Amino acid sequence: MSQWRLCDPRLDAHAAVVGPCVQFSSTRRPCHSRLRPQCCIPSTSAEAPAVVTERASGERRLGRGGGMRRKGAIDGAPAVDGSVAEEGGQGGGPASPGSLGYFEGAPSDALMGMFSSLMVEDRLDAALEVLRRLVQANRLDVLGRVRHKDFLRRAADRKAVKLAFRFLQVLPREFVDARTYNMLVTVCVRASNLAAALKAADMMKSTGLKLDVYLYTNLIKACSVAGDVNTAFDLYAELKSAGIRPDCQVHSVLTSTCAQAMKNPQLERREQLVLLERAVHLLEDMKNSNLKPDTANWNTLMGCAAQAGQLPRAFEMLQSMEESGCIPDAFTYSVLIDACSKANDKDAALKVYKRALKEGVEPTVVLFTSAVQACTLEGDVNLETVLGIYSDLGQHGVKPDSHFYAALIRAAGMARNLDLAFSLREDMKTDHIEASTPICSALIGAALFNSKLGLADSVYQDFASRKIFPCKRQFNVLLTAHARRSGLRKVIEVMKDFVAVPLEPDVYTYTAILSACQRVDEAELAYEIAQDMKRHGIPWDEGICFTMLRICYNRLWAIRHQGTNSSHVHLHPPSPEAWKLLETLGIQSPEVPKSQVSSDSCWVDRAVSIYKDTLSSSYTPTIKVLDRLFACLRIPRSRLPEDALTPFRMTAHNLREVQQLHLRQTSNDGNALSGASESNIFDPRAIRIAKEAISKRALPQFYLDRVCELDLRGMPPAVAEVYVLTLFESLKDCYGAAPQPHEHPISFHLPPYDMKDVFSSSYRKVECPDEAGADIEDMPEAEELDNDVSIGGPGVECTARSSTSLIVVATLQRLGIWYHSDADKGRVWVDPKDLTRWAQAHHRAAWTSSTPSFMGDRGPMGMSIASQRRSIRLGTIGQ
DNA sequence: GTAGGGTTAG
Repeated sequence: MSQWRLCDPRLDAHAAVVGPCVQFSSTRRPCHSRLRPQCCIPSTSAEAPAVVTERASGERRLGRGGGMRRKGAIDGAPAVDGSVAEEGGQGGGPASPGSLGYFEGAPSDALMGMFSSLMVEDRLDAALEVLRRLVQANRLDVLGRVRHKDFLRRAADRKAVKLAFRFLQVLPREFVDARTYNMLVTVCVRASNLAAALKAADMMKSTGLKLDVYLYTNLIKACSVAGDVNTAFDLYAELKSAGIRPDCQVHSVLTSTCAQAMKNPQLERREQLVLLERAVHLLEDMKNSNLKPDTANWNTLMGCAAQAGQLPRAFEMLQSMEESGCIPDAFTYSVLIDACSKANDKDAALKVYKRALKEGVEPTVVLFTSAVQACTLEGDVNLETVLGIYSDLGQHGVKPDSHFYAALIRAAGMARNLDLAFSLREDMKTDHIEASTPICSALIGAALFNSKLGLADSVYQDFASRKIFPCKRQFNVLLTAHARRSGLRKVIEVMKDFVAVPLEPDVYTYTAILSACQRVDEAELAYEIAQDMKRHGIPWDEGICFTMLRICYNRLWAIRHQGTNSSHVHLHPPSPEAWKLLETLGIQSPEVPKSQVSSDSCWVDRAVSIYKDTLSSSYTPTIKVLDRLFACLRIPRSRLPEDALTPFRMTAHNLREVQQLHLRQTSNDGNALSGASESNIFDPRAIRIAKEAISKRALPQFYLDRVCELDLRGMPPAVAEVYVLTLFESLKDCYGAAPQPHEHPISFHLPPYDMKDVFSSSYRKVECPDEAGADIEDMPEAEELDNDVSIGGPGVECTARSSTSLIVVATLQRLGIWYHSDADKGRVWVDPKDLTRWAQAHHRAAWTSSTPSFMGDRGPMGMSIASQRRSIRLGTIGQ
């Protein structure tokens, strides 16, 4: 028995190494006793560098009270520094507990106790130092007894990859085997660090140890966490080629990797289905190697079907599973409930839940959580059902957790019962569930769902004061709400916390920020931030593209409507808030603005490049985006000769002006002329973009070699206009290539309209700035456009519905095309003979003169404008 | 007293 063991041996051992700590529980008191001078070893900086390293590596202590312990650790740094050991060894007395002599002479139990105490204290740095000492002192007897699991589990909890690696490096090789390496890989998995996991495997190989099925399982798990399905399958192949027999567990991890990878929102549908098939194939693989899939195998496979949105397939798998004699468990039912939820089938989800209870599976809290989540699928949440599940949970003796409460709070919020949502906090207290990120997110979500931004903000402040923040998604929702209603200042305030958490802004974060910029007309700032997204490798999606196009459009509108003919607008200097936002986002030395002048063509070019950059990330444009883009590309009325806009009055003189305008606008575009047309009041790039959109199926395909019926009812006016222009441009090209009579009519299906309005300047009404208060969600969807949604500014009686029709008719008139119409039915059509005449006239004009004669005072058929107009009217009346 | 790896979650 050691001479200094005067009281609790564990306490003594602890104190001997770490010195007095500031934090002690009632049973563990600091040992300052003068009777035990060996306890009061001098503080050295032995651990301090380790602390710094650990912090620098980004590994954070996650355990409760970690901060306090850390403080204690610094105050009472262990005396395991070499120099101290030398001093302690001098004087001939008993070796000091910090000295090498002590490590050489102390009983094995005492040294083990010292190590164990440090484990209890979660002081991994100090424990590593002790290990180093043990190695120096050649205490193989103690080293052979060190529990690797104790250290590495704690390292995993703290995601402390570097510490875990150091642990393996310190331990003599003879004490390290595959199991230790496997636990090292577990630490990497917990830290989501695939590279480190693979490095651990390499390290293991280099020491001559062979990877086994456990290690491969864990490595594949690391791939799963990292979403790297290809490396996972490579490892699986490597395992088989190494002659290792795979088992059920490695298969379930691999299957789960497929399911995890399917969650990647960037993944195309086709790729998702390929992953599902790969997972199904694994089941075959198992059968071929005489492995009987177990419940976990089936569960993960069903998870894949669920992720792929194949609910019937998931149920088929359940049937196969049961037929094979596998008994479904709580996992099975949770997966199926989630599968139903993904398929938006609440009733099916609740049926599965009831079945799970009836079958009497050992319930888990996740089962009940999934059931509550299923209840929130539809807008009208049935609180009775939700509370029934809450009561089921209690009756089954399952302890709720924070995810379960978060689901309840969300459900109550969606049922518009905020009192219930917030009163659940009391239940949480009873269940000793601490405030956490899911709870914070759920409360903020519930408040925002009920349009209570003030309440959401106060919840946010309350949690933030305790250093608890919502999850990224909820952060984004809150930012979006602030962007809409609170302005840039609040967005900046929240973003400061966001980056401090730290969280990486994603595309939704940027969408909210840009939308805030749009509202306060910070176009240059928005453009700078959007460029920063690119630098961060975040591709522009629909939302970003739409918001940026609105910003471009509004800037163009401002430039074009400032009352002069200038195509430039003078900018105000960037606001202090703008600088603050850039600083928060870490955008360094922004070039905002490069000049104090912003030009029309600059914003048109930006609109086009934003659209093109978005397209490059395999994005199919939507009508909404095309609408904003074409609005940017429309040459402003104020910049066109007045006559050019009036049907039948476009003169050769005006025409030239329009063409010159095109040239000016697209002087930096080599193909400027190819798209320019006398009939085009759009930037020539509009037609090329429309053609590309048609080839991408974003706009309907048209045919010139058969009857062509086009339904334009869902198109906003600008899109319809460009679309019609594109159609006739193609017709012209087609005829030019092989002059032949057209045999088939072209007909348009449009919203009903009033003939009276056709000759008023209808399209002027679509030229108005995007409202500051409008947002992407506020924009009418294509199908909604049928419902007379007002798109004009205040006092403008203009509906999307009729303006689309009017603009199509006006475009035909401007082109000089003879059409027939039935306004009440929304039908407009052009006969084949008129198509041929129009194309012939164009063809002739193109050959004879650069100034087409038919656009003069006489119509394409040599008919006077007045008589042509009459014919059109007659055609209408005749229906 | 070196003792490993699996499936769910807004």
